[in-house]
Amino acid sequence: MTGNQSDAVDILLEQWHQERPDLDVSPMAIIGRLGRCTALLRPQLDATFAEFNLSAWEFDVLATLRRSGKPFRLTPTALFSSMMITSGTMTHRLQSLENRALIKRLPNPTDARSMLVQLSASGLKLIDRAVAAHVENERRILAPLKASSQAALNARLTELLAVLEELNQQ
Amino acid sequence: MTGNQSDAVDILLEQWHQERPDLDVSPMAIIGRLGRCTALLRPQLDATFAEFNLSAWEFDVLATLRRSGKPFRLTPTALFSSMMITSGTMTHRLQSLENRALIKRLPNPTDARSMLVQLSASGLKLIDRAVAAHVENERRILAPLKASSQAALNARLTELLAVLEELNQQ
DNA sequence: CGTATATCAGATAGACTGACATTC
DNA sequence: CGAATGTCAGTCAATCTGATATAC
Repeated sequence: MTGNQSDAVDILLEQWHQERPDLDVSPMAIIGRLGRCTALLRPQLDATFAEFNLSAWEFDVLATLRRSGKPFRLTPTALFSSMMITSGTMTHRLQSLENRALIKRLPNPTDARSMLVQLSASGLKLIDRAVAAHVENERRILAPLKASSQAALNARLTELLAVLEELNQQ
Repeated sequence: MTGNQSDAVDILLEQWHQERPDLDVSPMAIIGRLGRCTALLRPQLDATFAEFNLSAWEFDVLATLRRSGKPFRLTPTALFSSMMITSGTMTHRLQSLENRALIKRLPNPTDARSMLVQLSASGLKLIDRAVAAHVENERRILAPLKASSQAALNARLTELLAVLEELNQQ
């Protein structure tokens, strides 16, 4: 019979229950599993990025430009604001991507303080292939879950995300 | 009416749908929300750790020793193996915790190659307080979700975790 | 002898801070 | 003038790698 084994988080909960019976550690189940899922997911996703010589953050920048639509241009401020990093970090990222000729930096005609970051032709080609592989990879990872399980998981994560967005903007 | 707003991931899905109608990007919903939940969760958890002058990895090491039970002792190898980090990284972590007198390093009587890392009295006191605050913090974060939602989320994350554990050990 | 344990020095990748010039 | 934009130099915390000594 499968599906009844305890996982790493069950063991952790049991240990805490033994050691600190005064605490109700049940919230650790959700948050512990969330963290562990993310940790196990990372190398699975990175492997696909690596096939395109991309790291996760490189993929993120290129994908953000790509999904913004033609002409695949955003300001550095728009980019770093949507990614929870500082402007200095974004400058560093853009230098690296520009050195690889995946993006170009253009002057912003409507604001001389500002720049426009744009996907280069090769950057566009690369991210279009990488995104297709990435979403296929995600599909492969989730495939063992039944469609109904996936739908339920997505619905519950949507609820949790709403709670967390609320918490983090207050 | 609340609960029908689209979140950041819905917008991302919609952008991809516009730009790449050839791709079925639905797997991005689950994996995107998972990543975003984890990202928003981090500062919420770190804030509580910081109240005890701990970072997340410091909390992890101390909590792992604590929940292993009396006498709160593990070898460095046991510690780094359970945490997906290298031995050199663990050496560095332990030095830092030893400098703060939160742990001690004892010779291992049954194996002279080995060491035993043990919580100090002050380390034990600290982690016992920090764990209580941490689990309370987790409870606060999840509180807006109904008990039935939490149970469903936990059940689905358990399924996903099993899939990911399977993938990562093959 | 070959393997396991822990440590160390050095390198690395990624991020942040604070100062700055420029422009609005 | 005060605020916003992007860049830069310098720093930092955390990690890994590879070499090493010791003991199994």
